[in-house]
Amino acid sequence: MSKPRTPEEGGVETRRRATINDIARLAGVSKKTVSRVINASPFVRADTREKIEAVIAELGYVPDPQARGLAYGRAFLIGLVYDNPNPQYVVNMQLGLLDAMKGSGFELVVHPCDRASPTFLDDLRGFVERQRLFGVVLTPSVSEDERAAALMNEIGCAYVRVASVSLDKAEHMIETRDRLGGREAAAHLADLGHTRIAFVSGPPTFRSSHERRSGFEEALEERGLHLAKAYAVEGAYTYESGIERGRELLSMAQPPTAIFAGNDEMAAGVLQAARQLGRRVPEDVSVVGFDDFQIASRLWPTLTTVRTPTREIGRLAAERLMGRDDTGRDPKSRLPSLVVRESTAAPPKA
Amino acid sequence: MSKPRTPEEGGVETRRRATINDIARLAGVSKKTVSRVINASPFVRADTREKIEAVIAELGYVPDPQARGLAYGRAFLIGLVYDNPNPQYVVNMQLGLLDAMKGSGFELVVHPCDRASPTFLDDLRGFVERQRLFGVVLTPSVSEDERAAALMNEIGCAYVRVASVSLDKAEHMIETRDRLGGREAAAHLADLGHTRIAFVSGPPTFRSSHERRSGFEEALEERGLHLAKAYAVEGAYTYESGIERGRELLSMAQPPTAIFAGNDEMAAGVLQAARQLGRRVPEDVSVVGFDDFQIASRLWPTLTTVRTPTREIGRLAAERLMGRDDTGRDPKSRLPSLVVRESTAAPPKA
DNA sequence: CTGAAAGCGCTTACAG
DNA sequence: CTGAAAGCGCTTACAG
Repeated sequence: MSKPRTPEEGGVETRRRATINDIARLAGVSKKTVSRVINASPFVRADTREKIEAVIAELGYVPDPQARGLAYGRAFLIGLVYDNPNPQYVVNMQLGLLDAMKGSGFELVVHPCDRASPTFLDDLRGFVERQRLFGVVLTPSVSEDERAAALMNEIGCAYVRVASVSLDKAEHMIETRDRLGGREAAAHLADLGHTRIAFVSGPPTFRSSHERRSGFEEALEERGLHLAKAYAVEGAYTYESGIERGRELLSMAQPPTAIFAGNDEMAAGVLQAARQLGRRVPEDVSVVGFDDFQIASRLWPTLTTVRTPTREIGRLAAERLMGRDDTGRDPKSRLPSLVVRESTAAPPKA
Repeated sequence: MSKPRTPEEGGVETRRRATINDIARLAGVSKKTVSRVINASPFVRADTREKIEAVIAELGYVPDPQARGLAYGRAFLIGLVYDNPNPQYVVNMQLGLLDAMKGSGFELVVHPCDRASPTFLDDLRGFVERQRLFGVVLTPSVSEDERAAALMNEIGCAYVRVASVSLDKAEHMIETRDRLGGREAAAHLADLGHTRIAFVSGPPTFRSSHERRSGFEEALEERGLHLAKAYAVEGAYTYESGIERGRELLSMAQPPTAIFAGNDEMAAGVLQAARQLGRRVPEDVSVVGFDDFQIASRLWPTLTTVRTPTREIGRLAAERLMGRDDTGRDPKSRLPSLVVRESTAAPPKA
């Protein structure tokens, strides 16, 4: 353990960190006025403000978040609550949140959790209350848990829910609109000429499973196509379930010529199943995924998939929490979009 | 934004959170004595302690980390500083740190960074100083940057460096001993009967590149084998570099019958190169990776690789920082170990 | 638009 | 072993 060095033994850089009192004294004002400047209060005369800002810049003063938090009754910390098992999702979300928090004085604390745990809600409450978090970002599938949202309301903690569809007041929601991604997948496969099209859904406990499917089905119908009952099967968003369902679909008497998997993991499983059954992708069967995580471009063939802009979504979520305006941003950047790679082609000639 | 509810409008659960003063009053002692109990000071009579602990338990009192931090001069936050681009590594490390921090009152704040950025050191200093972090965990490759360690020493912040080999005083080091993993890979390939064995290293700027290689080479030599100059090539720990180097190695007049890639990403690239050149794995060529990240079991064939116990390493790092004893734990659990899957077999009959 | 007072909930010396 | 005082660096009412 590194022993903090005392001023006496210190190196060159031992000058005590400036406090609000130093700034007030040097600027010839009260600390309350300095506080107003820090907190961007409009009730400060322009010249007073400038003088104070000059001193702040000169001393490189940064208010102590610890002290600020204590007086303010709330820490300058934003919590990320997640249970998504995909590391790529988690890291992208963190990066997006940090993008927005950069230079804001806020810091990001992380809280992985398990909704199935009996202590799930108590742990969450402890996390938020103990640190008096400024706010939390809930991501799927925790974001879809009404108990978690109710808890945030009960303890008066600001929160934003990231989910595929609206589940709460607009101010609490960032919608990823997975339905649109499902539509894009359908359009792509229909355009290629497929008619025998299958869908492997995620588990029914995830909203995204439904959204991705209904967007897909809806867009097929609009093109005069139909998702046959036998071709709509239920997976679990896992690689293994992709193998299983893929094997079943491809072993049918009349197998589909295209399979839309609810996420990349399952798509990877479907590719594996095709390989095991000696089917070529995309010559015999086309495969589309959802997410565009790293695996998509590592697979063979590389995977056509629907990209979800997770980092951008994270940025929006943090801005919302910090009360920053998040309008005026290109709304397209936060929508799912199709990435065409090698795993899709026209259906085989019958 | 959720408006914090005031006591007046509150629900059932609005009782004010207990403070140290409440505990002191109810236990009939001074708050200083309560403070001693909170901080596990030995200078409290057993019966006094018990009485106080009873009151604490009854009110569900949790000391405010914010206030504690302000008085203590240091926040109860541990920072994770990383630049490893692999999400699986980052998430596993976070989980390990949190395993150890659970129930400790500490919280984890994350700081991704870029060593090549001109503001790298200033950003890091800002991160640590602004929040007065209790301590930080540095992971590769930041952990190998002497400037970062020097900065921590200068500002008196406790730190632990996770690296493949010792680079600092023992108290600051958690060694992952990648060299041993290299040895295991060599032993496995030698046992299978390979003699024409190649190695694709990571970039020379990573210590792990050297450690993995020298362990590998050393164990080969011990078995009377030799890593030929032409078979030792330099990659960049990326999928693309794995494809390139794999293609080159397999296009040689006398290609190797086994390739040890410095990490799973590059191994995935080597598999891809083999496929492109029409070589079967493992019939024509065996491939071994390093890390055992998720991709290893998703590849086809599934990848024989060296598992690194990242989560366990994270746990150790956090315990070290919090001043907890980390001996008495099975030391084997923190060592790299070989996982044999489908990508390795005996060399083809000449 | 600005300030003096009180307080946020703890801990660190300093006494005893 | 225990406590009264002072202070950590800010902000919230409350005045003016």
